[in-house]
Amino acid sequence: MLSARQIQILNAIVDNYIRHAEPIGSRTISKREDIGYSSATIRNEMSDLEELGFLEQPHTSAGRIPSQKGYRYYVDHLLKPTHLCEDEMKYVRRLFADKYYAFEQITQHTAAILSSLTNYTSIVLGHEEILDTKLKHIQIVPLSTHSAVAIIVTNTGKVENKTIQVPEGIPIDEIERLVNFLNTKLVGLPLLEVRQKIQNEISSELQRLMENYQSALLLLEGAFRGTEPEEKVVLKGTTNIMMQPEFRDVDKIRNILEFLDTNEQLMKHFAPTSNGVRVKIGTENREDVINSCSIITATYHLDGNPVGTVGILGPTRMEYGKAIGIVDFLAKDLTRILEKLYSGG
Amino acid sequence: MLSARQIQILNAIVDNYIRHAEPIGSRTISKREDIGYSSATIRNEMSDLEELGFLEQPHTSAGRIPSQKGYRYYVDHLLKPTHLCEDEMKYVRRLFADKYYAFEQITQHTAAILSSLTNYTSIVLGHEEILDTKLKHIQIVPLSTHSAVAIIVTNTGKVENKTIQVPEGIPIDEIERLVNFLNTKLVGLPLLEVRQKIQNEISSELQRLMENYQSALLLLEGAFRGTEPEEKVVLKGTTNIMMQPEFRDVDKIRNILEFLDTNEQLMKHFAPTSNGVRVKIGTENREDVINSCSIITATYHLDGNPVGTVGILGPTRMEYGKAIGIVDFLAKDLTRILEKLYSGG
DNA sequence: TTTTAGCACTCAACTACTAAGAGTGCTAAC
DNA sequence: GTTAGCACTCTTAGTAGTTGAGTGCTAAAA
Repeated sequence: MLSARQIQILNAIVDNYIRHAEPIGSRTISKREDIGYSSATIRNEMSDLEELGFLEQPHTSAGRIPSQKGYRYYVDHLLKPTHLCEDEMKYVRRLFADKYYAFEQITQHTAAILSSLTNYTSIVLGHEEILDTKLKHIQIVPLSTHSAVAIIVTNTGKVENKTIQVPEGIPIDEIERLVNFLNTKLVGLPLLEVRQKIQNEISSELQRLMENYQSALLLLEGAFRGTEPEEKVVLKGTTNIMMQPEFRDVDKIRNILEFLDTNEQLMKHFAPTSNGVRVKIGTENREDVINSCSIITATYHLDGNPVGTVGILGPTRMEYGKAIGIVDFLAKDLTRILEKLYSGG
Repeated sequence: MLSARQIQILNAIVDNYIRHAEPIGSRTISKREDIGYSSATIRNEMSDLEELGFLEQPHTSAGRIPSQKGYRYYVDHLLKPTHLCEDEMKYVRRLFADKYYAFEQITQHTAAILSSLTNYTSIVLGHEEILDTKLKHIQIVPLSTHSAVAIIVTNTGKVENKTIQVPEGIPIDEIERLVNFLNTKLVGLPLLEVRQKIQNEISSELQRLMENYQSALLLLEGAFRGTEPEEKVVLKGTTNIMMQPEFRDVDKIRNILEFLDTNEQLMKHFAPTSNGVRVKIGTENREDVINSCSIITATYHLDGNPVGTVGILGPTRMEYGKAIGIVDFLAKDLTRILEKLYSGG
């Protein structure tokens, strides 16, 4: 539907605006060596492109800037994703080489890399899909007569710990017996199942095993409460947004940072859904505070199942080509690392 | 050295400026009902106070604002620390009542309370003084043939965990034996000593106990590396600073937020030193980025020993009275809670 | 039919100037 | 010692005028 020339011009405008953050006039475009038309011709095409909704004008005597639809077209049809250069690849690989990290450290590192390579705010979600997380070990360590730490280790290397209150009438050696019993019964099961078993089977078996099984059950409930699949959010480079000329406004920045602080909000935008890289531009994010931002996400996997999301948040005027390349690469690399560390483990 | 009237005027100016963030003129002061002098008299006194270095003038035809020396005098001599009102006390107490939290959660909560009560940025340092942290339990859980999770629990309820690489040639049941051996030998000792013992005694005993004790030692070193007393920094309300009229500048804000992101920097300013509340105003902080900020800190304790610091960072134009009251209260309350939970434990 | 040169028009951004207002410092009178 | 009065300073807000980038339209050229 767009003519070849229109596409060429749209591409030039988006490119230019992404680089310089300023409206582009017809003369600027006509002067580019890859375009052999006069400013008047460009002007006509620009007028058409605006009518079609791909461009907009801040005011009459200004140049044009891409509209959201313009960015969308650019991302869908014109973009050539940039691959990481040698140095960048090395930089990423070096950070993960030779070392065995816990899941959380990996996400931390990934977020740091992502924001330093892109200069946008990076977000990594450790969405530990409970179906694939199996109990590896459980431990209850008494601290004093009335408090203890419950520790739950999963096959993904995640360690959950919780300080819990010890109900009256459970002596310390009873706890040890309880823990041994649990480890023989529950290790290897998915966490979801573990919680169910405690409610049913374990409950009755416990009755035979221990005197005050009521209290013991209370203890266990405390230990597992709040271990429901909690998604850890890692944010890095939040100050990067302030470098963008379109965010030189304190209130805009405050709104965005406050938005980033409320994890629940972020979840929605970063839920792992489909494969590949997703790009959400402006109001596609359905959130007023970030309607002049774009979000690029990709899902990473373990044993073929989605585990979490990596992504970046930047202005709609984003270097999409480079950003998509980097997010894609990191999601894949993260999958590779997880497979290596935890697959089948 | 300052006359009663000068003190009265200085007090009025600092008070006023803290409230309204605008230079105060002689007429404004003379109109206050507690001051019975004409603007001309005030003017003379203000001129003297400026000469003495307590006030400064943004420009000739503006009013006066307190200088750093002025704030210092105000804090040292004029201030009446505000006590928390009933509602605030209840708010704090309710959050900590009836629940047993792990050390980290407590610091998180404290920071949240601090920033919401003061509307400044709050910082809580979990300075776990190693001398008082004793090993409560150690556990190594194998994840796969070549990776494992090492878990160290201390008497303060802190759980450190680390994913480590398992050297070649250590079968799983050997690890179990190793852990049991360590628990009998090391539990109850201060962490510092634990690390020394592994280097010396344990090393030789291990030699008798296990075949490839070399590898086992490697494993242990991996587990304890990086468990050196690491101070966790909890920050809340970082966006509060943007509400202050003197920080409506994106670059200033970026600098401050970047400063807050580098934990190492913060440590210096929050090292627990003396007792009581400390107030550092402007350049007293010896750090360019925050030379228009003040920091108020107080140290909290366990068994009489300093454990960490709570504090806030705000503009030099800070509500010192209220802020000092709140920081003081929270440091004391935190001490109270820690004693209750972990003392002697 | 497509492209381009030319021209009138628009509008933000910058500059220069003015007026208003808040506040000071000094002097002289109380 | 205190205060009224006044000239002076300096910021802020507002108003014109100017500039320049950019457009839209028309008519001529290709």
